[in-house]
Parts: sequence; C-alpha cells; structure tokens
Amino acid sequence: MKNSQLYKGSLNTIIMKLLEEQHRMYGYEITQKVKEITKGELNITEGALYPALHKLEAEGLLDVEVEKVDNRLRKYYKLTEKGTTETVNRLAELEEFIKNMQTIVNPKLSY
Amino acid sequence: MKNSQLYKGSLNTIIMKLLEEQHRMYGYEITQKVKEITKGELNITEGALYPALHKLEAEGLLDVEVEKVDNRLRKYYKLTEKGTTETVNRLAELEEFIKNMQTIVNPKLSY
DNA sequence: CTATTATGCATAAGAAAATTATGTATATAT
DNA sequence: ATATATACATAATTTTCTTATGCATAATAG
Repeated sequence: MKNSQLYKGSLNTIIMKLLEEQHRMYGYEITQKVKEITKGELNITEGALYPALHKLEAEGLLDVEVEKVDNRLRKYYKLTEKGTTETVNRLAELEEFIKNMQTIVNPKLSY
Repeated sequence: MKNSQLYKGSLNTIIMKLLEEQHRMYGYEITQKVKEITKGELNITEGALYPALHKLEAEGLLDVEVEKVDNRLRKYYKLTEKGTTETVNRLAELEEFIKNMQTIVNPKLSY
C-alpha cells in the first residue's frame, strides 16, 4: 500500500470489504478497483497485496479458484463463511476507528 | 497503540493534532487524553509513544521542555514552526484517508 | 504500615505489515 | 521493436507497533 502511511493496517479490511461486495475478485482487479474508488489516491502495491491474500487464505477467511482468462492466469478470491462473519467484525472495528479519528481531528463535533 | 491495528500509522498524526490543539503536552498526558476522548477504546502504549515523540523531535517537528512538577519529571512537547506546517498537511491527509475509507465501506454514499 | 495503583520517563527484543526491488510471463499499443 | 498493461510471486529491508522490562516518586487501599 502506498501514500500517507495512515493506510498501514487497513489493507486486510479493504480486501475483505471489497470481496463482500463483489463476491469474487482477483488480485490485480483489487488494486485497480481501489485505485478507481479513491481516484488514484491509494495504490496498493503488489508486495503488500499478494502476501496479504495468501495470509487471509491460510487463515481460512478466503477461498481461491484459479482460472485462465485470455491465456493469462487469474486467482479469484472469495470470502469463506468464516471470512464473511469476520468481515462484519472488521467493518464494525473500522467504523469505530473512523469515528475515533474524527473525534480527534474535530473534537467539537463530538458533543 | 493498542487494539485493532487499524491505528497503525496514525500515532504521529494523533500526537501532532493534540499538540496543535493543546499547545503543549507531556507524554503521559497524551495517553490519558486519547483514552478520554476515545472513551477508553484507544490506549497508546508507552513503547509506541515515547519513541514516536523522540523521532518527531529528531525530525525538528517538536520542541521539548523539561519541568519538575510535584517532584516528578515531565517533558512538555510542543510543535515547532515546521511542525505546525507539517500538521496541516498531515491533517489534510487524514481527512482524505477517512473519506477514502468511508467510500470503501459505504460506496453508495459517494454518489 | 505496607502493598498496590497511578504518575512519569525510557529502552530492548520481537512481531507485523508495509515498501522497494526483483523475477516470470502474456497481451496490447506505439 | 519497445514500452505499457495485465497477472502472478517473493526476498530484503524498513517502519511501526507490542510486549516486557527497568527506574523513580506519590497517593491510595488493605
């Protein structure tokens, strides 16, 4: 992941949220999707993405299906049942995190 | 910093924002303030805080003044001029980050 | 009166998560 | 023919944090 180092620690949550929404995606597609929805502000690096996907798979949160499209390899990932449950938790944590950060940035709005 | 690892990378920004607001604070005070405004959800560990303060000082973003209060040592930190300028940038980055994360969590709201 | 908790600093060892730099391979556009 | 896009992967290093200590004084509880 690139840019303002604030994104450190949020990659797994981003991956899981996108997979919840899109049902299945492959690695490169994830990088492009994130770039698109953040208008180019967040570029996930391959060195961060692929190890993250492998780890989530090893933890039983993702399943993988390999397919060949246009003679190129694609590894489609989707959430397992366990992964779907865990995504709910992660998103709740993310919303709490965002709320807390907003309170810190703009304390007056929290009254 | 404890909890959901989403906070990774946000400690420096938190410190700088609080110092911008409070003018000067000492380490322990920062941990208590953060605990207070996040209602106990975010606990900054000493092992993260003190090295972070030292690094910000080494980078010329913070100045330190040592004082003895009630026979106990306190190191008061405040933003340097450079630190104040940098804080503006960091907060802008934080707001962008929050906005991007919200778009990822709730893509429908972004239209 | 003594032991725990709170205040206040610090650092070292290790883990986690990223960046940076490669490497392989095919397809498309210049 | 060469660069860019697509698509995966991993190794070395760096950054950032947790965990575990360590020291010292003050206040509170048993």
